[in-house]
Amino acid sequence: MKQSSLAAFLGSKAKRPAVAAAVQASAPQDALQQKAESVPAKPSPKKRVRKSPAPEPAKTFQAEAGPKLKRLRKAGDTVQPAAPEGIEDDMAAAGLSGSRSPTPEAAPQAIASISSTQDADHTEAILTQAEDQKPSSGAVLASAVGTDDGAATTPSASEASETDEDDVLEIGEAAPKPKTKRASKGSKKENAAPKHKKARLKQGTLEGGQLDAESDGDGEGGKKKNPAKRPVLDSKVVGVGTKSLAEAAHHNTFDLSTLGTWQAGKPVPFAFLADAFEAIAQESGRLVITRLLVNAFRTVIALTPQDLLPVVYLCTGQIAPSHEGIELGIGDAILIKALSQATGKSDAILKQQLKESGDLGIVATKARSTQRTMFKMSALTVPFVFKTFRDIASMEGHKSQERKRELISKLLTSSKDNETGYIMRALQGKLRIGLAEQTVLVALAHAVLLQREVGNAKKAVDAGLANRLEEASQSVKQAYSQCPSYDDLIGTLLEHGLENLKDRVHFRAGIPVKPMLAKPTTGVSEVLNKFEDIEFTCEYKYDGQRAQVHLMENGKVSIYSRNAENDTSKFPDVVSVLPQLLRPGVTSAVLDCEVVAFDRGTQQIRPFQVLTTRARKDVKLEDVKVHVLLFAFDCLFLNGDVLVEKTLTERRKALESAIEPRQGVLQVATSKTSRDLAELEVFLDDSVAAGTEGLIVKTLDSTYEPSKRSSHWLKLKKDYMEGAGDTFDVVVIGAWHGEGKRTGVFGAFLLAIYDDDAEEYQAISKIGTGFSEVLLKELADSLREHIIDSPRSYYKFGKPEPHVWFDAQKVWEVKAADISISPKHQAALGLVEAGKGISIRFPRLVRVRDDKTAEQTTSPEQLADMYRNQAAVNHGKQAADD
DNA sequence: GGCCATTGCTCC
DNA sequence: GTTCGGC
DNA sequence: GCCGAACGAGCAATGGCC
Repeated sequence: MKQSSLAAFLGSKAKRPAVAAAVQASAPQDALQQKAESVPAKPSPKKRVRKSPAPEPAKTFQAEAGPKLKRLRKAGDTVQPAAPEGIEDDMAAAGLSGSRSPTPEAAPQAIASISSTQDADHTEAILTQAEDQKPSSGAVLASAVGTDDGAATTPSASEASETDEDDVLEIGEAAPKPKTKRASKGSKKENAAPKHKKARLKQGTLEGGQLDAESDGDGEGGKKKNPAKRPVLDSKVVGVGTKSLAEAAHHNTFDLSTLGTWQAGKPVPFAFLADAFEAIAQESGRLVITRLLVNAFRTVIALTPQDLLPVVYLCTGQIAPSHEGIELGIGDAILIKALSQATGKSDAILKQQLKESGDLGIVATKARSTQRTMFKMSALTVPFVFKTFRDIASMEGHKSQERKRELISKLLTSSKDNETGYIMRALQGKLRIGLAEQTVLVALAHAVLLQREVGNAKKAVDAGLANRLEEASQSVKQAYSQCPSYDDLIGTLLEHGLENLKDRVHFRAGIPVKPMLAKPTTGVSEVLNKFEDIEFTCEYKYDGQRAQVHLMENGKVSIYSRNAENDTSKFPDVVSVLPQLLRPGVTSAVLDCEVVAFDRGTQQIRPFQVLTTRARKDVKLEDVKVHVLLFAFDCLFLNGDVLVEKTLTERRKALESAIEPRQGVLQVATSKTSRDLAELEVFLDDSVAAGTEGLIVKTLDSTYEPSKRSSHWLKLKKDYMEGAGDTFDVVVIGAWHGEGKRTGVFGAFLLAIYDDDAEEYQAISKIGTGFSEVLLKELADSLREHIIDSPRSYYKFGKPEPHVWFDAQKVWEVKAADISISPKHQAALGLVEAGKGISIRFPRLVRVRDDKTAEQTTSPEQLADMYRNQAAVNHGKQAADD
């Protein structure tokens, strides 16, 4: 039987005793479950005792491990499924025993019931897997927390149980916080958890080489376990730092025999992926996370390369390239219903648990762990899970929600241990384990390079390796930026490796490029600082939506949104007119544009809010009501030539040569090249007066860097500047419980203004950004005393309603980019438009104002005046009045 | 057919 | 879209 | 500086329900 220790994910050669997987799904949740069900929603002031059940943002499902885990880890000296004594009982208690090791006789039915799509091979694999190959999540724990002498480095049993039994849990504290550093606070309990964390990190160092160990040049974790000497790092390698070099040294510790938990050619067990996620969730350093993922990818490449694509998709929370428009079409509401169907627990209870735990994954894990399964289920495989996701995405029409729910429910009942939570999170499209696209691309590059160069063998790491790894990352990132499709990228990587990747996966007309983005800056002086000796130019930042227009040689036109969604059918007007605006001899082009709403009568740009009222799908030319004007500002492709690696100066020339601008239809963005501070400030004011959001400042010699929020483009908006932009004084009247890293504190607040005449508080906006973690914690505490059971009769608000209502007391100053007419919020109701209130765009907290009373907020009249003075509105209005 | 909740998309 | 925080 | 993960308003489309 294979050692299935996932310590190997970390590159450690040490074989680690694995703890039975049931550990994590069974025992700990029982405790948690109890708590969850006996505890009302937090932060209720009355419930000082036991107010916050499962507060730490559990990035991993391991966080729930309680005292039993400790015990089991001690006992778990053998590799499962030969479960050590004691575990069986726990599993039985959790209703999981039946699902652990399906017997060959019992399983086929279950498999058949799951899917008719899995072939015989898969079925067989499922069975063997389930019997003896299931890597255990416990092993992950062992790898990250426990050790041979685990007792010394893991939280003591007493500590753990103390946490468990403590009646006065502070918000956010029962479980060790996996990732972010906890808000500093001095309570006794608060101290316990960091200790745990520290211990874990320390162990991590021993395991696989933690960052600090690497950077100091010698703390190499492998000291004991990994005697392989780090290569000399002083060689002259271009473009890579010591960290990368040190990191490269880890790659010869990859051990397929430890990681490969299934037979070559068989489908990748979903459990393998879940365990990899679990391992990643416990880390916060990017290098370590990347290495974990690299090792997982290498294993897949070595054993079942055809599953690499679904593995990668599941890692990114995607199910298809965005331009293909394939979407799951499910959200929390359907997921909760599916979970309810799968577990028999009521929606209400599950919703309540979501409020408390802040994570549907945890809710699902918990719900499953106490569930008794009727059948022995076959183990899930990655291709099966992925195919089910695609099936869900393909459903539409009558009863489609019910059918989706059915599939999800089946997935959930087929999942076990840590799989459940990750299925749930994958369906939500956010794994929240500190892993996203950029990291996946790097890991992919490394994995392919290493498998090609070294294969499964261990090889001394030469000094050039770090360099080649870095080059590989760049090349893969570039390829993906220019052709954002994992289908293309991975197909090519598997077939040809990294060689000539640039020539195989590259820009193609008809496939959207990741758009180049700009960074926020706080003022003209910051711009001048950043671009001290560099030539730059400024363009108006129009308030519309990004559009990448592809004009192809065959005459076809495609339009993509900023997120690479295909928006072609939304803009039939653009599709029909644009080919006429190409200069003679132009056969193909890709233009980067901003689309704004445009009033043809008055020849004026209209506000963003007008643009959003356009129909979205299958629009017919004759049905277009809101006309648009395109401001082109870049040209990425012209007559068969890819221009992204040309300078902006050259691309602008190409743009000019490509199109024949037409007033009110297609124009080139207004720009100015100057480095005079005063002149720039005037240009900025002009831009605002013209109804735009401000300026985009660009260096002239820079290439087009897709998807990077590059410092070659800077965003200059009035509302970024200190003392400029609209601010409002508002009072807090409600709040919502936070999710994820905001579990245990409020995640968002409902703000209101006071109407003196009506003597009422009118909701103006929700707010959820601008808060430090410390402040959120303080607010959770300080607002508690203002909680009221139900909203005052003199509160006017829309839906959805907050989880918690407050007595109007606390006044905050908030900033916003714009004021909008709101169908939802009640502020200044009817003052600017009958039956409608006012809200604000991009609200964020500036500061708490202890010097103001609840009745000293911005007034409805002030708000209405501000709206009427708003440049964009005024601009349109003036025009309309002509 | 109208109303509602949900979802995904735009601002990124 | 804005912002915070870890590395 | 990069990356990820919290959170905003508000629109149209979708599907369920009456």
